Amino acid sequence: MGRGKVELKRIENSSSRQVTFSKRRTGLLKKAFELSILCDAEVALLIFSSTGKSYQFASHEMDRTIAKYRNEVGLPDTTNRGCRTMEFWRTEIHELKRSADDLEAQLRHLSGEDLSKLSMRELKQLERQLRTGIERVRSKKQRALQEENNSLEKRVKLRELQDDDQNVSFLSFGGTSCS
Amino acid sequence: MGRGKVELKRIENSSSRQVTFSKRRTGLLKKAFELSILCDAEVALLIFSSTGKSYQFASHEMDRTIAKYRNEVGLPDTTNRGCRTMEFWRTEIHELKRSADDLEAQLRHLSGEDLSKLSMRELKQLERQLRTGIERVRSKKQRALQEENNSLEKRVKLRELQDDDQNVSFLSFGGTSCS
DNA sequence: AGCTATTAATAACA
DNA sequence: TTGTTATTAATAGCT
Repeated sequence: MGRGKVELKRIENSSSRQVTFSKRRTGLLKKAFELSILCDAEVALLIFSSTGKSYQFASHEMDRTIAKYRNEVGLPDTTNRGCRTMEFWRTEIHELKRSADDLEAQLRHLSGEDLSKLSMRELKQLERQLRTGIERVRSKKQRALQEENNSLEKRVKLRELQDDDQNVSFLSFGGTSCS
Repeated sequence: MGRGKVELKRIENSSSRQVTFSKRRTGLLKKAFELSILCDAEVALLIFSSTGKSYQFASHEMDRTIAKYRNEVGLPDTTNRGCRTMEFWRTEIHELKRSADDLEAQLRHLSGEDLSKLSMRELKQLERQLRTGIERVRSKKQRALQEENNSLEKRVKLRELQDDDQNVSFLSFGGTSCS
């Protein structure tokens, strides 16, 4: 329901994905609420964005609904696997966060944000990078357009040939039937 | 969305309520699924009909999602207490890695690399983004240059004033000293 | 954040 | 319950 159909797969563009998440999350929560009211059902809904933010709806006490679920499914077994040291995880996470922060800063710079701390040299470098990027994107667009054109042209020519054939058969058929 | 609007209140007619429950439940589960796929979100949905029948959807391990919820809300998890922290960290790391990958992909795209899998729409969006970025960088450069100019100008004027002063003192000093 | 063109969901009915 | 269709609701793509 929108300007076009949507394939059921992860939306690659990050900002589109976020916008869609926001809109659909709202819709889903609303529908969960409506179901609980209209049909007198007990509904619990937990949503975590890919960035970890949490949203939820519960028509009744969340814990009660979860408890009901556990009761339905049966309690999960506690299979203890080898746990690494806490220090290992802590380090791992710290490093990941640091590199993520770095990447985010780069992204912001490329989007023209947070430029205040950059030197003139860095600004010039950034502009060069952006120019290169935009040139590549434009050339890619151009090529894609060209390809699309070519395949369209082929299809049109094919269609013309088919039409010619049909005309021929139609004429000969008409000639014999309308005697 | 049907032959008429519907008031948001419990449907009194039992069989209508049943039918509506069945249809809307299906719809809700579908949308929960779609949200999880399209937006790479973690979604858990528990539904109990008024007669007690249970339905559910979980994009990930249901218990993990519930554990995440409990962690958010600040309540201790009642299920396998020992392994939860490790599971929590594992999730955390997985998410961080994924978001780092995502950021790297975005960076490559902004640099005009790895464009082959992008649709025309995505290319256009990318170009817009780059244009915005480059405009901002340029305007920042402009401003920086301007500021530099201004401060330079000030310094020059100050220097001129000082020179005048010095000239005056020099003259008067010279007048007395070079006798 | 809004705005439409479109698609998707679904209320009423069979 | 399942299917059909007239309508309403949700939302995709843009700006």
